[in-house]
Amino acid sequence: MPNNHFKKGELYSFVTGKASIAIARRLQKKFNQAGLNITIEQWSVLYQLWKQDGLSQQELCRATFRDKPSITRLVDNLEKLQLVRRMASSDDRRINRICLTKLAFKLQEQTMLMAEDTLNEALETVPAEQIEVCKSVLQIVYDNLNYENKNKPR
Amino acid sequence: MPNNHFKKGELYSFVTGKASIAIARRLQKKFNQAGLNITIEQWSVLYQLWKQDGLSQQELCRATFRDKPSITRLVDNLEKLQLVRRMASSDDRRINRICLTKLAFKLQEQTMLMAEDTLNEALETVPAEQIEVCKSVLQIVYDNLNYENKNKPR
DNA sequence: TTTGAATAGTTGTTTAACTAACTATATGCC
DNA sequence: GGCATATAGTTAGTTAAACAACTATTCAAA
Repeated sequence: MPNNHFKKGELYSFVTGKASIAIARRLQKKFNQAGLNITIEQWSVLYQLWKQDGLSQQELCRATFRDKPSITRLVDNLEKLQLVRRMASSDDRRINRICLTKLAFKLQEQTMLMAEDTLNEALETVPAEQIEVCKSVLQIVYDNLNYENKNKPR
Repeated sequence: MPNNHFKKGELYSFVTGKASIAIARRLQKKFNQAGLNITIEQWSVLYQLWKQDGLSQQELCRATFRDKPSITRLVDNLEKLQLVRRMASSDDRRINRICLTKLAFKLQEQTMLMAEDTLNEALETVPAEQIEVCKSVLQIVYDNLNYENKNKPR
């Protein structure tokens, strides 16, 4: 049963996600100022590959909450920038393993610091326990709405 | 002074705003299923005009956190759909007042119900006080990062 | 072994975001 | 009045997201 505690006037900022837009824009600005020629979306793919190199495109879909065409184009653009390479898998020839280049590994430390700075700026003055509450609420929202899409991450 | 309580592994979901993406996708799906031929972005502009009709494009920029070109195109597309009309202001001929059509007023009740349903689905099982904390944290994040842009909403 | 379904990935099309460069109108100062 | 500056909006170009339709490979069952 819905818990109807939401008022119309408050809908907007939740739907638009203005806070995450602000974070993304600030981080993008830091990239630009540092002369880094990558987008936030490209960075979000690299971020997953830094955690684990050689993911398939399908695995990148799940990890980044994007659909297959989006990942195809992002990998296209990352390949153009010489940051990743598609390596055909020998076990299963349908699969491309996406592998980081040396250039991409060099980006990791620099951009991670920028991302951490951005989050620290965003969360200055916010008590740690409130951040925990916020994180768990956002996770629940995501889980509540995405359950049906789990196996076809569109 | 930054309060360094953020760990690398947690960066991603904040930056991407996956929760608001999930909300937007669910709401878009409801629009599609109801045969409504509008996008979430278009709806977010209509939402502001339902609150106050006749806003200028500049005011829509501030209200929806978008830049001027984005609003130009959204208004273009809303005009094509016969949902708004640009009315040249007589006081200041630089300004377009964006006015809702009868068709747009008809959409209001239906889509607002869908938006409320979506939020209720998203926030089922979340206690009201946690929602309040989350809202305030997201507002602080936005304010922390957008202060410098207040007068040029890019 | 062949057929049909599922999976991995690509392509085409529309809508939108961001930047930069642009036009037109208004305002303020000399 | 004339000129610089600010403001409102548009246009052009690149990147990305969502959806539908497509190809190629794998796998399972008759």
